[in-house]
Amino acid sequence: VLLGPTGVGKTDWSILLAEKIGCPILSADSRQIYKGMTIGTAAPTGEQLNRVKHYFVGKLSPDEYYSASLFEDEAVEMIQDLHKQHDTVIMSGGSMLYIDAVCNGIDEIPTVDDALRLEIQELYKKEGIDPIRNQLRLLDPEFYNVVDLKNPKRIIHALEICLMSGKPYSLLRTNKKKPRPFRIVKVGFNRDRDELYSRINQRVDIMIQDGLLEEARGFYPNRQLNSLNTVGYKELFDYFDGNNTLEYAIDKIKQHSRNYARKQITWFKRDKDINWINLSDPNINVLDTIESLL
RNA sequence: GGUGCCAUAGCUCAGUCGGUAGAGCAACGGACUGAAAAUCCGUGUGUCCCCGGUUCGAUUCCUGGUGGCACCA
Repeated sequence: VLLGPTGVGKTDWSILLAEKIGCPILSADSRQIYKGMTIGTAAPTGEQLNRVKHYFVGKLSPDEYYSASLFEDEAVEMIQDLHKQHDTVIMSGGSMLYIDAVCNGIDEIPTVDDALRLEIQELYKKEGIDPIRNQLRLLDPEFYNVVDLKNPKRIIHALEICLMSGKPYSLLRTNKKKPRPFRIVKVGFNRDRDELYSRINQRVDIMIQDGLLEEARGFYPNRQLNSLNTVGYKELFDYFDGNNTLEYAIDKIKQHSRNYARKQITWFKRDKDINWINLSDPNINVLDTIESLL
């Protein structure tokens, strides 16, 4: 697994590594998985896709439902399949929960049907979080005591699961690590903060040059989709609305990308299995270092 | 050249009837188990422009600078 914050250089290095050891790449990226969001998510280019076989890039329409759990199922199956021909396969990406889902598994929880989801959404819009919180307290006091009571998504989701399954959500949360029939080696890429940030800023400027505006414009009518609640698009949608200038939108894309990178670093920091490589260090031989871990 | 206003956190600014200061944004830190590039939580980081004066004590009041803005020449 090659992981790290956005803009650190995962794509380039994963391709070099894949070419060297002759294996395909599974992308662990909750946004690059959608079709057409190529510039804004810095997805591998056509040229890069031709060099190395990639999976989970541009395979879904932006209006399709997807989740970390679906990724877990599909990716684990795919990895086992690919292992018939390859000793090693690379998973590369920055979506923390997706990587966790494949490496550790996530609990079996029923899929929430649309009607229920809408119903709770309506209740939330009309009456706020309080009635949802209260229902959760009745149905799952145990989870109520540990959940972040200020985080609507968590509370709503827990209630959805309670209603969907007829059981307390906390009963379904085992937090058990699932065994995998393959060995996992995690390599984390990082850079000095200043360098990472200036790479992110530059990359955004390049995205704009490459036509991010046109790409975003094409998605503008579908802006309400979850897949488009994404850095690089949502800021431009605001600009299209006339709420602010293009310059402001670009600054915000840079800023939100930097914030996202920081959040990724925070998440990855607590995973003690990660072998870190600082790409700012000019003396490091990246490919040899990774191969020595395999 | 003259007159007036302003100078406080990275930015925009508030404030202290004299007891060394606080908001928003940014920044930084953290949480995270089926929407995760999502969602949520926490933290003030400061020669209060400079020199001097008054004062037990000055970021605050006063003199003089410096810089910015406005108006008048």
